[in-house]
Amino acid sequence: MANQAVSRARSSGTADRILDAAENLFAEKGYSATSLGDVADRVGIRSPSLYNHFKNKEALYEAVLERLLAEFSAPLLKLESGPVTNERVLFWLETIVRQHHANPNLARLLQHAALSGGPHTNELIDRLFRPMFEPRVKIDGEAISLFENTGLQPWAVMAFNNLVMSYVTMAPMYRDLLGRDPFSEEALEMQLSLIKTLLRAVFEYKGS
Amino acid sequence: MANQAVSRARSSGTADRILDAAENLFAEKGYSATSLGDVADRVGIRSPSLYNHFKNKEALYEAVLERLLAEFSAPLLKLESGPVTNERVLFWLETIVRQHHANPNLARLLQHAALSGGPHTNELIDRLFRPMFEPRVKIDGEAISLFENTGLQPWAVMAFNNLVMSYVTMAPMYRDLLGRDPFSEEALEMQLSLIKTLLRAVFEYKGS
DNA sequence: TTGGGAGGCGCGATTATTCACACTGCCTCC
DNA sequence: GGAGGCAGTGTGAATAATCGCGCCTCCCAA
Repeated sequence: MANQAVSRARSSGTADRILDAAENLFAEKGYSATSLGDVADRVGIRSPSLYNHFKNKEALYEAVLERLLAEFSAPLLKLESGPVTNERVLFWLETIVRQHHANPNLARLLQHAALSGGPHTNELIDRLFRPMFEPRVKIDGEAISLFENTGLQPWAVMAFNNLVMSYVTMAPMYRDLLGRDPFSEEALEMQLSLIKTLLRAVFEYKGS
Repeated sequence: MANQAVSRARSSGTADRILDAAENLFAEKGYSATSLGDVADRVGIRSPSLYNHFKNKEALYEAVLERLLAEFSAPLLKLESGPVTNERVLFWLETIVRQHHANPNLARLLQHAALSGGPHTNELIDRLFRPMFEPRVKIDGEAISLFENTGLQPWAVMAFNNLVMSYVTMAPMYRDLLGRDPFSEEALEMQLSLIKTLLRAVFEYKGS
């Protein structure tokens, strides 16, 4: 599977280069199947040198997660900062789709975690998804959960997250079958168009 | 992640018990992270004894795939045996959803393959999905691809496969968040209802 | 009696991790 | 300004655990 590797232009410090390599490898192979030797090879150093920057394999994994979580938490915070209208949910969804296209590694890591577990899986899930389902205190003091007043059921929220993330985790598989690159610009627009159509269908779906 | 393990009532021969254990482990951890020691432990034998039944790890993996492919190929063959109308596609989709609920292992294995590769990945993809996209020769000799005359674009076919399979691969993650068992009977009905609604939306979507 | 299927033993490779050591740049003190 | 210390970063070697897998032995049922 030729999964695209994300190449960041971040600061060129060794620690960051290790994080980049580890992120791509963890996302591709999962936690336990990723060897520190592989990570070190990609950085161009020997594996004991990794220990100058991270306490151990698990700490490296944590650091990778932390960086990704920070990157991907922004859009939801932005959505939460205002009224949750249909249009703003639509905009939020589009932002997320673009974000996962730009860096598929969070989706891949999360999929590995959902399948096999691994360190800090529960924490990862909580920090990513709890805010979407948890009742929050609004300005008027009334506790509501996000999306509730758009008519979206938690089921649908889940389904759309799956749709967005599985595009990233499964699409490479369809490369040959579809005859085009799932990470191309046209493919992105196609997916956005399809997802928006579906979302509008769900806005009118009152469940069960 | 407490992924449900499929327990089959198949013939109680050692080879079958090995296949059952291996299927669950490969589905959970993926090919390389699954150790033959784990498989043997579940069967209740020592790992060298596995070699009395399978040539090596890869052959065991092949056998697991083969059994799953046989199990999951049936519905599509049935759909192909008649005219591809909207109603029959709907029925086919429902069958597939129920099938993945009953045994989530194929979806999980496929997801691992899509993420990390592994032996025979291309063959696996081909045998599962090629029939859906490949032009076939119909009775009147005209070459059409399945679904073409329902207005479904390959994109949508892909999206729905993702939706069905990612429910199985990701749902365990939502167990706490949703507050109910994603593999319960009610959850299955809920997912079917949502998916059918979406499919009807797609039937009217002509894509851009 | 025979042979399929189980276990014991162990080789060679890989893994995460530790350790002793070398080099580099920088600060400080004589 | 040179000497010395020190923190940071790299290396190769070594260790203990685990892995896939081959070899050989033993047992039990047909």
